[in-house]
Amino acid sequence: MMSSVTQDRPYSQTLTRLREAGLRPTRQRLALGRLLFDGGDRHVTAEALHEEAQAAGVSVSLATVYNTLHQFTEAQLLREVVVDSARTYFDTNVSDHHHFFLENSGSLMDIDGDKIAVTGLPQAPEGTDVARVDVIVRLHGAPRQAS
Amino acid sequence: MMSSVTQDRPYSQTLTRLREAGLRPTRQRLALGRLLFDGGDRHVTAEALHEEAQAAGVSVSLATVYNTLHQFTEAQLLREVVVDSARTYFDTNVSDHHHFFLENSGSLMDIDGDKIAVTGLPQAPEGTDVARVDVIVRLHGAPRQAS
DNA sequence: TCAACAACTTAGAACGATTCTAAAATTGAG
DNA sequence: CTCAATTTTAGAATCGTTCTAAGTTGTTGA
Ligand SMILES: [Mn+2]
Ligand SMILES: [Mn+2]
Ligand SMILES: [Zn+2]
Ligand SMILES: [Zn+2]
Repeated sequence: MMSSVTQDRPYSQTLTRLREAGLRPTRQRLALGRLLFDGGDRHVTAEALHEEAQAAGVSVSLATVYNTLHQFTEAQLLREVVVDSARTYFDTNVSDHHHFFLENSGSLMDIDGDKIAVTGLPQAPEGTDVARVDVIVRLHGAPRQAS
Repeated sequence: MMSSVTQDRPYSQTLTRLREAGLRPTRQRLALGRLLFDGGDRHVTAEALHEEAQAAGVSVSLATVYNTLHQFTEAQLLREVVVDSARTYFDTNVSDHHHFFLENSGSLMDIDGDKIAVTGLPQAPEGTDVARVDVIVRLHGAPRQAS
């Protein structure tokens, strides 16, 4: 059955992605790639990914985590999400989409790009191109409802 | 004529705003308030406002610029705009609106809140409130057009 | 008017995220 | 294997921002 290709070889998939991006499949990049891309879409900070790697027994420096996240971003395997001026989030979902941002916990949730429509946008100023439209829905924890 | 009230006394207006916010009208706050609120809407960084104050001959420390920007924000005289993880922008336009962000120059331009509509937003997750919806239109300088 | 106290300002240290440096380790070609 | 190019890394450096603690200023009420 075809599941052996789509599910059973995440390692090989990361290997392939790195090769296609022209990045040498080093131990560090393979490990970080697997943490990032095996399983569903993720939003991580460098610090969080570093801790996760440590916890998984992967020895990798914070500098390498930063280098790798930037290289993956250049290679379009990741994109950056700017929601908080204190930290940079990297997103494994590189398709067109938007975000809920829970300001309390600092967590991000995807909103499908084709669920949302932004209408009435004025024309971009003379001499500029629209590179991207970001919609960020900032959420606060709701007060506990009176039951 | 009534223009004497609405136009000729920006100093007094800032004075009044500070009083209403419960902030002592110190030399520094008055000067920064006038730089910020006299004239149209503005988007400033702490560093930029500090330089502007120096250039205007106002002696004020960077710490005070930061303190003042945060106090004005708490008092709803300003709001923060998150577009760049490297710096914090403060916005004198506190009405509901969105932004063009010119990534090349780091400059912001307002988009009226009632020009834009965001439709199809999924319901906020259980237990959360929508605090704000931000639309950021990221712009790049366009290639020089072939003439 | 002015003492007294709270509020405010400030220099400089501290902080935290990120980037840089330059030396050691690893990778892949041949 | 050998060797050059690439990658990793510890630790220093950077940069925006916040903190600390000491001096200054604004307000108030006798
Ligand atoms: Mn970056
Ligand atoms: Mn802040
Ligand atoms: Zn996302
Ligand atoms: Zn604005």
